[in-house]
Amino acid sequence: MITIKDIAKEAGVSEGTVDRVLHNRGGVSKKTEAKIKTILDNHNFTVNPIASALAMKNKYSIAALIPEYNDSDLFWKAPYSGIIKGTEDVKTFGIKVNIFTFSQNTPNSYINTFNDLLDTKPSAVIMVPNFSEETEQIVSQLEASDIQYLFLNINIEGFNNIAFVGQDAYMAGYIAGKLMYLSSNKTAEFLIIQTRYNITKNNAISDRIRGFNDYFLKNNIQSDINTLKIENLNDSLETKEKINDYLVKHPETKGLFVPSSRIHVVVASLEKRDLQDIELVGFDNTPQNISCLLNDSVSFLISQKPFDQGYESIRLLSDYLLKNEIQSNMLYLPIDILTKENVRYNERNEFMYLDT
Amino acid sequence: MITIKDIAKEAGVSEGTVDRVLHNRGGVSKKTEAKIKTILDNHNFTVNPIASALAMKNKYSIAALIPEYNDSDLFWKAPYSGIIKGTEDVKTFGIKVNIFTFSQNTPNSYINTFNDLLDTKPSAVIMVPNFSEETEQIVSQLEASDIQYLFLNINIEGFNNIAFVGQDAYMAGYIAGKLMYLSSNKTAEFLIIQTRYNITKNNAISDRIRGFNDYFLKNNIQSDINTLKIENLNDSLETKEKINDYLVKHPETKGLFVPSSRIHVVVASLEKRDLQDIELVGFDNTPQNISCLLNDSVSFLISQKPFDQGYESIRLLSDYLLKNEIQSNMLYLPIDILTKENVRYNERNEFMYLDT
DNA sequence: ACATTTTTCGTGTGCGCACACACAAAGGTA
DNA sequence: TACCTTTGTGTGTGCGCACACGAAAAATGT
Repeated sequence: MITIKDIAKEAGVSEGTVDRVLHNRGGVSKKTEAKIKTILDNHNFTVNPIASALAMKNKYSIAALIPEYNDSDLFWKAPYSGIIKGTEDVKTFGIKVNIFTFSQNTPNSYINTFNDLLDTKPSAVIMVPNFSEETEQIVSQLEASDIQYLFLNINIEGFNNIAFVGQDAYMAGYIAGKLMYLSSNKTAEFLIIQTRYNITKNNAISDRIRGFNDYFLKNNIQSDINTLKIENLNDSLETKEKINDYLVKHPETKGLFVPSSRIHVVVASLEKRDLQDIELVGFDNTPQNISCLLNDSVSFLISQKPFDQGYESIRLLSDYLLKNEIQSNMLYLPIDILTKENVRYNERNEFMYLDT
Repeated sequence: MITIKDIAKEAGVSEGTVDRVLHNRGGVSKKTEAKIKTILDNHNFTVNPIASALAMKNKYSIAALIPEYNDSDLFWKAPYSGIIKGTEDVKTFGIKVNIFTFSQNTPNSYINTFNDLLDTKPSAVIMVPNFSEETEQIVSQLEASDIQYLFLNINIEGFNNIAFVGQDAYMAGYIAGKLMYLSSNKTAEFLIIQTRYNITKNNAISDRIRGFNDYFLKNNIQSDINTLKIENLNDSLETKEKINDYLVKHPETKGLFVPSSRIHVVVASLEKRDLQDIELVGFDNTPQNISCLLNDSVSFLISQKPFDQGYESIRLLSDYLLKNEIQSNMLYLPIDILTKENVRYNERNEFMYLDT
């Protein structure tokens, strides 16, 4: 590993001078500055973040504002785990991470939790902009405090977030269309199951639906796709009734597309016979969904790689804090196709950091 | 933050003694040890990992022995890149990495390169056991020098390698079978294209073929699968002739399965008409193969995540050297299903570290 | 020419820990 | 008693960097 001392020796100056150009402290003549800079990037020099952290005595902290998870909705456990792993990786660089979770359904919780977060005066923030109006409030406070922020999983336009880490929802839906088409024997009579929650709050869902439909449009495939709106997927009675009603009226339906992470709820409300005849494609590798994959109820799941989202967010923000650079401001993670057969190899990290 | 010095002062001993009980180095009287220990957990003391990392600055080195890549076979560029990225991550812990590449077809190169490697006296080795007999030689030398080694990408039984990082080839083939079945409209008249090289040297290939066939067996799908052996896939004349010969005799063939990374060669030797009518499924996200995906010649590729293989190998060995523990001795990476649509999101890392 | 300001640069110290080394006291052997 | 071994403990150095301090060199003023 090449050190400041090495650079200084090669440039024929002292370590202090190299330090000055490294941190743009000024007070260095043009000539020597230029000389040092070329040597610096000849060697591709980066400061040793460990030594740096030690000398600076822990300057940075990252705060994360994400939805909480519970037994019935485990999706957010994975980003949480990813953040924990990232935290492990960067704590030797003197970067502390604090995670704040809010209730996914109550805007107030979002705001209140954020206020707690702000009290800790973080150097940068990872946040899931779950509610658009409240996000505007939050962002304006962040910008007033000159704190950089990154959007995780959900992307909303019109903000100065330093980056977005997540998935291309449109393309993920498009691929879902392809998988549906293939697994249903290249027929095209499908049903999309949407919930009220999806409709209003989360435009990733509508992007997925758009992508799904576009697959058939762009490939000139004659299709017959309907949408069924269900108020509350957690209301199993309503869900069961509406879906089965529909299926009785449309017995030729070959596939169900559930553009949210709650396909396991749909599975639970389907008749056995329908489960066999109809192909299901959905999103997200939550434990419940994975069981549905494994017992052949669901044909394909598309994973957003939520663990990686958490992990990469931390790494990205750390790089920003330490080196003042961002590798990418739109970090689209892979669109992961899960089947019964490969799913177990994708679970390695997801839940390993939170066994308690 | 409470430091070792503080503890020492409170216990009325020197920092060295505190250090001894912290690391169970022994040579401390029962009495003072007990005293220090209570003070330690009265204050809930944990060592500052930053200072610790800096002070340890182990002078470990990892050597990697992997096949070289060239313009016609770029597969090994990705593990190389992954290793480079891993190197970046661990260099601050005082771990150096040296990469040695050998010619994939000449056992002598394997041995000779290894000897160069051994001269650098590495603390641990990442190797691709490309030739079984020669691997025995190499391994015995490593064991004589008491150097731990890890197998990357290719797994051979019967050695004391500390771990294997790669893919479950059987299951990958099994999934290839599924994808082939789905994309060919659930018919099952396929051809597997094998080369001499595959047959003798690399049992990952035969595992894939086994998995491919098993998909149809285990799911009770009537299938008609033949195998075509081609001496040298680089001989485009032979390849073209044999394949087209076969296809003329078996016009009902619905799919070609190429269990190696050289599906692009097969594509190049197919007639346009056949390319349209026949589904191709192959392995590995090399640039050539990806072009075939993008121009619709190939339906699916299964990626071994070669970049991650390199990266994870470094991380795994580093953990071993630093903490003397291994998280897993069989690290099966995800079986990545690539399509025209999602491939671009999977390329982020693959070739970014070697633009030169 | 000299004094004074400004620019440019080198030196020294400490961050908290790991680890090699030195060294004293206590115990054992002939 | 003289000598050696064992046990227990303190000291010193370096990891690579950030940053304060001070000093030399150059520029400016009189």
